Amino acid sequence: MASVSTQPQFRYTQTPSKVLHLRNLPWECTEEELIELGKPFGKVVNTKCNVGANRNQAFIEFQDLNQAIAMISYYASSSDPAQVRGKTVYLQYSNRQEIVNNKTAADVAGNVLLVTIEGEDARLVSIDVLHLVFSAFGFVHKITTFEKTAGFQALVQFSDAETATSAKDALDGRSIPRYLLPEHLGPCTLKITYSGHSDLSVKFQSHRSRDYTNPYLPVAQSAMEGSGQYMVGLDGKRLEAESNVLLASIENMQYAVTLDVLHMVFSSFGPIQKIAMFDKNGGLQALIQFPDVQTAVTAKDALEGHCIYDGGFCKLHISYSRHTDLSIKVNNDRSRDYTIPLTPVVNVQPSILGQQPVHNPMMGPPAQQQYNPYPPISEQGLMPQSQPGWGAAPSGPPQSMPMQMHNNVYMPPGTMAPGMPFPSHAAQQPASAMSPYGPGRNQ
DNA sequence: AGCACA
Repeated sequence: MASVSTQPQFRYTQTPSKVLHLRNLPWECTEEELIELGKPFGKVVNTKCNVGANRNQAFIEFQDLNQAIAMISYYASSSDPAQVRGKTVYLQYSNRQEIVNNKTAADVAGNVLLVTIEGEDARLVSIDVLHLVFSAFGFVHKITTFEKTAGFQALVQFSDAETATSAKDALDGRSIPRYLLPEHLGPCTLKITYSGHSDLSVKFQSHRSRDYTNPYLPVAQSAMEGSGQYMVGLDGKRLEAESNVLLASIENMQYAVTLDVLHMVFSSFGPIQKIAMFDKNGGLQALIQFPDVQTAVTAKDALEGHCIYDGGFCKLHISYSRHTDLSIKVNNDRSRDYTIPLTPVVNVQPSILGQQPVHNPMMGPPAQQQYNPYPPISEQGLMPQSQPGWGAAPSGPPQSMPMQMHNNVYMPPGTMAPGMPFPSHAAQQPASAMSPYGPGRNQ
């Protein structure tokens, strides 16, 4: 007899198994809900949820084969489909005969969570924001962050598994509230499992790790280097994928750095399409979009580590953004789309740019630019005619910048970062802390 | 919406 095994895997032709494969499950689906679903048909002896790349599949195993058959045949002829919380669940016999429960660390409730931050801008999420988000559920002892193939991840340590579980249940699959992120970051979604760790080892307070139980822990050099997200270099970590969009952060910003200043500096290397500035950890950052990658590479190589102003002021740190095209919603003093013809009077006068041949790093070999090679923008050179927006910036008195990020670093547990809208007592109210995350499920 | 493994 001819084999029928070449037929597609229609559920009716599959060989029965007491293990059923479920798909299209909602994110929040729990083992309990799977048991509820199967209970009418028999005894569920084992389950496995959060299976698959999207973790929206599961298996349930019945005690007896005919119980599984009962469930399949019921829903095969039922007019209303199997549902979990109103979401239709698709069932079929599994191609395995039993659930192998490799109870991994991710399945065992513990006090440390493994958090994967997903999204284009995931790695721009600061450890402070993570701290804030998770502090809503209880005292966060320690956080470490790292990059793996899975992306940008963090380990978040709570006192106990119960607290960790409440945070996991509330945050898994949700996005970090936009108001906690710089406005130009895309959505950042949290995927959370348990970690096998019970106590993280944090040797330094740094951009990648914090121990909130020990505010006197030494501070890593890398944490002193400004407000960077560019955890490049000092940590030996390189997350550089070349892009036509540069992320510039400005260290030691004693003078105001305006959109026009940035445009002036970066346009030495080619036409600038868009600039978006935003505050990050009390410092200033900007995304600068060139038409092509090569121009951006040139600008980055020439400008990285150099100061806009003499005396070590406004030192630029530049990395590649993961953006390729910035979305500028409005032209103002923080963001501008130079590709729109009707931009209100931007000082992109070519004549001015053309007047600074000496200042164009492209003109000289970067090789010999070892020591602060980026020509400081002199007051004279930068202030031709009347230029709106420039005002008193370069020549004015150094402003005391609210570089409070470091205070933040040493802040005792439970304290609130200045300007953060999250209530510090939210720890007692996990329910209210959930609201900002909204429905956030199913896409 | 189509089969798991830290």
